[in-house]
Amino acid sequence: MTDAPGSRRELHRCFNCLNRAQSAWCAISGDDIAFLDRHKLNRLYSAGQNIFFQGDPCQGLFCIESGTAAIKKTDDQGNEILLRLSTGGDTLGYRTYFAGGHYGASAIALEDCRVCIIPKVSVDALLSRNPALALRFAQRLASDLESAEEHKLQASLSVRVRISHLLLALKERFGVRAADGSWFFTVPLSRQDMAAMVGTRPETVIRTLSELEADGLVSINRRQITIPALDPLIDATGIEQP
Amino acid sequence: MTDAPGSRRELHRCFNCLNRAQSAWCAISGDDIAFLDRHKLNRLYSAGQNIFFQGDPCQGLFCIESGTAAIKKTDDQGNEILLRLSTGGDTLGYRTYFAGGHYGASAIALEDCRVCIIPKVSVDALLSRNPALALRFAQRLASDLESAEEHKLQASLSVRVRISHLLLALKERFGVRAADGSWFFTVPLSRQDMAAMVGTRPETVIRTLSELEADGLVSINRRQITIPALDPLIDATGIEQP
DNA sequence: CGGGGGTTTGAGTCCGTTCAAAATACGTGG
DNA sequence: CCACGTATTTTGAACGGACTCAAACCCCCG
Repeated sequence: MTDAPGSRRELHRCFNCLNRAQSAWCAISGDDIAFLDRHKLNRLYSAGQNIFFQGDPCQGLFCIESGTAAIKKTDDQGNEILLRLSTGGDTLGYRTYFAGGHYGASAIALEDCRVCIIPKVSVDALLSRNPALALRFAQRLASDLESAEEHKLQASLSVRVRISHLLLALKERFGVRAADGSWFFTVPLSRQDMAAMVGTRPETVIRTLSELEADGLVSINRRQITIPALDPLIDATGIEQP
Repeated sequence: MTDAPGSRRELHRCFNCLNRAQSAWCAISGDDIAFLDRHKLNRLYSAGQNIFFQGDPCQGLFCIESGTAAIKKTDDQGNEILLRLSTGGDTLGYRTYFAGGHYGASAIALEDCRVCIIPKVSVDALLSRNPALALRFAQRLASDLESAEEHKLQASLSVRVRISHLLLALKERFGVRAADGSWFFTVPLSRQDMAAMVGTRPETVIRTLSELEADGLVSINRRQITIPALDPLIDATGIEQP
């Protein structure tokens, strides 16, 4: 049952997981980490695969070790929105775990993703023996709710402002800062995805993006984005003059 | 320190609170209810008064005993949205309690409201000695997040659909069903408030409302609303034919 | 090299906004 | 109880941003 150091399984031990410090799990004890290790599954999802499906019953929690996933929600008329992106260290599925019922959205791997799956019963066990964990997830849920409500307020703003916001948010997650202060990143998103993130259509995303490019705020090539300077783009998210 | 039965203070004891069964507090023990009773404050807010302000630091939790309050969020450009209505039995302020920081929205009494205020430190104490309570609030937060995400999907629908949804939701909360199957209610909301709930302008609300009235789906007189039959209105929230 | 999906551009239309004015309800003081 | 002033509600007309539909373009991959 013990793995040789450096073996494949050894690499995917929660204890070694670099993401643990910033995840919701940072507070649990050594014993519980061992428990987690015994009961979790580790899976690889290739780009395009579903990690879970909207409408499925809750299977447990999903902890992303590496890769990027999109959380997408669809209604019966076929409208689709992209609620958020999840990357390494993010835990998925806890909303449904706590509220009960079925997943309200699907998780889809945008790149190859390595994911740990923690079965529902194991989460139950961890939670009952570790009250601080519930508090930790309550904080997480509260902060998700905060950004959801923040997002609602932005819905009334113009597409240009919303896309500027999006670019700055993507920069936070994927961007690298060059020596001259400019930012560069590659997004794992199609135009359709970006449209679903800001609540508009792909055509409008394109038009707005090239408009921003024409104004010199960003430079765009396929999925590669450069922001030469932050301030002008931040200004674009502010007051719009008539 | 003991109050005569029937005294004013006696009437506002948590133990007697009719809302307790359906509130987040339903699970706590008798001792803890007594604790709650000793440490809570009971206040009356008249219509128009703020219960708390967006930007204020978290003072604790607010438990509405009677009356209706609006949770409103404003950005620095002056845009205002009405996130939700809270009525008797609802607890307010727990999002901020768990996430920390400052209130992300204001709570404003739309009618006279009687409210219990539970100071932060008392909530801390209750939570630490009662792990099930944290779980209870996690469920609440998860369910709030669910409806927030559900609401996001609706943002892309037409105003007519969104207002039809709103009317049906208001019916759930305020409506009374007549013998002939029709529903009647008075909303504590101005047109401005309704506009802020569906993310549009008062003028558009009015036009849509009178459009629905012309189609015989509802009948409206100031703040009094009659829904003669539910089904046609439910249909109006569904697929729109081109 | 030849599909095929994603991307880009174009033109027309419509829904909702904006600005403005009229009508109606409401509170206040005479 | 009525007159008045103010705020809210309602109606009107014009504008504009984003959507729709459609065609052209361009990568990527077989």
